[in-house]
Amino acid sequence: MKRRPTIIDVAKKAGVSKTTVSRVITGDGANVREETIQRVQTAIDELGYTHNAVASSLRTDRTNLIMLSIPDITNPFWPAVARGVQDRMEREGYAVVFANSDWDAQREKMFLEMARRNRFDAILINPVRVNNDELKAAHIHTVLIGSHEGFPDFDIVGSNSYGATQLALAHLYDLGHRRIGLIRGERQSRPGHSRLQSYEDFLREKGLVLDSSLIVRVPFDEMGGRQAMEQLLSLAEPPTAVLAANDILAIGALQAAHQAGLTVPDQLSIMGIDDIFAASATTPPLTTIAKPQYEIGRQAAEFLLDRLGEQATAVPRRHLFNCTLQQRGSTGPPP
Amino acid sequence: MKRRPTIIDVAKKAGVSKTTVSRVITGDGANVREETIQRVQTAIDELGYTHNAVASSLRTDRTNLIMLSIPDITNPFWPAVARGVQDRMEREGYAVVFANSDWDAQREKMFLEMARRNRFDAILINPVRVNNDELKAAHIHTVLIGSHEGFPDFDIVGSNSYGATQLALAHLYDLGHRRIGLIRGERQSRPGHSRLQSYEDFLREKGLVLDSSLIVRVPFDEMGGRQAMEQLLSLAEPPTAVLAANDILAIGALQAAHQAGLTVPDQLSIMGIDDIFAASATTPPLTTIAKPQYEIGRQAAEFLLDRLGEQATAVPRRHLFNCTLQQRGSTGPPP
DNA sequence: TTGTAAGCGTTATCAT
DNA sequence: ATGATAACGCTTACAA
Repeated sequence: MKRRPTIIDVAKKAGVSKTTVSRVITGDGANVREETIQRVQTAIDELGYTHNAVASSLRTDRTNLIMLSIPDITNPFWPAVARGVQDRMEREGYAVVFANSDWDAQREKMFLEMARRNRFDAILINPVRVNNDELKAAHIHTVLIGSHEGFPDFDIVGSNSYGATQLALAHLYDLGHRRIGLIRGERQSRPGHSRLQSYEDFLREKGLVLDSSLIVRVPFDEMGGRQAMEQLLSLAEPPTAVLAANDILAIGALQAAHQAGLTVPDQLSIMGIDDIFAASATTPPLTTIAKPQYEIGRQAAEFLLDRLGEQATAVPRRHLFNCTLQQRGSTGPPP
Repeated sequence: MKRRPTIIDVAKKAGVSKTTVSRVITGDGANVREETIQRVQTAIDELGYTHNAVASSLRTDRTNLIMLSIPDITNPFWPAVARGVQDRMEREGYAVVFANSDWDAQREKMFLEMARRNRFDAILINPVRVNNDELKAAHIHTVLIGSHEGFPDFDIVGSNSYGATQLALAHLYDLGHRRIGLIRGERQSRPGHSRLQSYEDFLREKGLVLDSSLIVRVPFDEMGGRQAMEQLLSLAEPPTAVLAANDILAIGALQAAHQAGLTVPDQLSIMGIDDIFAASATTPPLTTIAKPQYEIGRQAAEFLLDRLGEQATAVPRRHLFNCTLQQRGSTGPPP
């Protein structure tokens, strides 16, 4: 019989009521004599008592648990965002755990269900397949990160994907490129769309022809980037520059270009979007569009804290960070 | 007043007792008439009832939550392991969440504390700083992944780091290399040690001189790998081959070699350990020592399930997978 | 400043 | 096959 000690055991040992013990534990020490606090504290130590957060949650209806749901934990973009989230939330006493759906819609749903049943206080999510109504039906505080189309009912923090794409294309255009390839990710449907839209708008505005063979859609990983590049290079008339929807894809594309014996940027320019850490570490270092990852995370946490506090019913807000050109070595004039 | 419906509400609506509702919910339908199940089910649907896992956990002392605690979520090695863990644990009804400590000892501790207070059923951990006694004091089912020194009280799943290093060095030695550099990670103290030990033993056995300037210790990321390589190349007499403690470091080293204008493997051989996905995607593709990542995860889950079941008190076991040489394009004879 | 007692929403025990 | 009732360990009015 080695039951875990409870506040009752502590109370007995300290010769007080469990109410007092509870007061000490919750840091509600305002109304407890200093000496009593000490007595309780030593009782806690001697018994090796651990606060049972489950019981506490049942009573308070708060768990202080936040879920960060993302599709691809291997993309360094997310850990960078997570740091911003964690630094802010942990300061307020929340713990942030990751749920990695691995681009699997069913797993995403499962995690959502889990967060709801276990009464997580909130979730931050970059959605794979889940939509506005499903999130609403979950009845859990939610802030979206990244995606910003089709979610009218939620706070959203992200970056201006449309603007980022314009920025990238303008850079390549200014260098003299007129035949620009686009590598899109297969999964992340929403921002992908806004990038495609931006691409088409840009070409139209500049009076360039829209050649659909220059647009390739591949899985959202390095391998996808390689495949896409190979496909583009096999074209009768390959592009002189390629914009990838994120840095991971761009790095894959860069590798494929190397393997094909091309010199970057002399024979081919390649750009990414995100400015993940690895972008500065490729050869040549990758020109990309920088997104303020840490800041995105911090702002998302800020929105969440509002929801968890007074502003629970405020109208949905959105904060889209502007992106900036990070010019490095992978872009130059066309050959 | 929009309280969440409870089983009591469901019971009322269905005209049964809450006990019966509970029976239906827990799938303990054995002793409930089919027709009753239906009535309860429709009541649940109509009310939009959600099971309160917190209340359930308080009663049953089980949460069905597992924590996977790792130091560096950006290393693709871990997501691969996680897949093995998840596939197995989810089948048994457990949900697995990630805790990313970012190499931060304090954060690791915080997550551990969280798992304990919230009565997570178990944790799988690749420890950063936490030691055997601290884990034991947490009184929570624990299986270690990766590290296997100094944890006598726990089940451990990992790979034979010592053997992996021997395998790698033998490969380089057989190719003719006699001056072999070693890039170690700064943080992960334990396996790093066994690699160093293995390195020293190998040199001794082969009668090679141990030149400490050939051993470099750097942060466990691509940037670290680059720095290490630069340092090794700046030596008066640089190595003809370099073994990195993992693929991330090796990839960084490869990039630095490229940047220095060296051709791999003609002028310099580079090897990694792990065989993460990206290893096959570099130029040239990386020769490395393959660890069965998914299998490691699966075996860890297997151990855990034993602990959660009958075998709770079994003597600590360890399963070290053997590693295999994955010969690709980054190694060749010395110039 | 401290204590009493009533929940929080389940599940487990024991009847029926 | 179903129900009444007592926990589970904590927080929080309300009382003293």
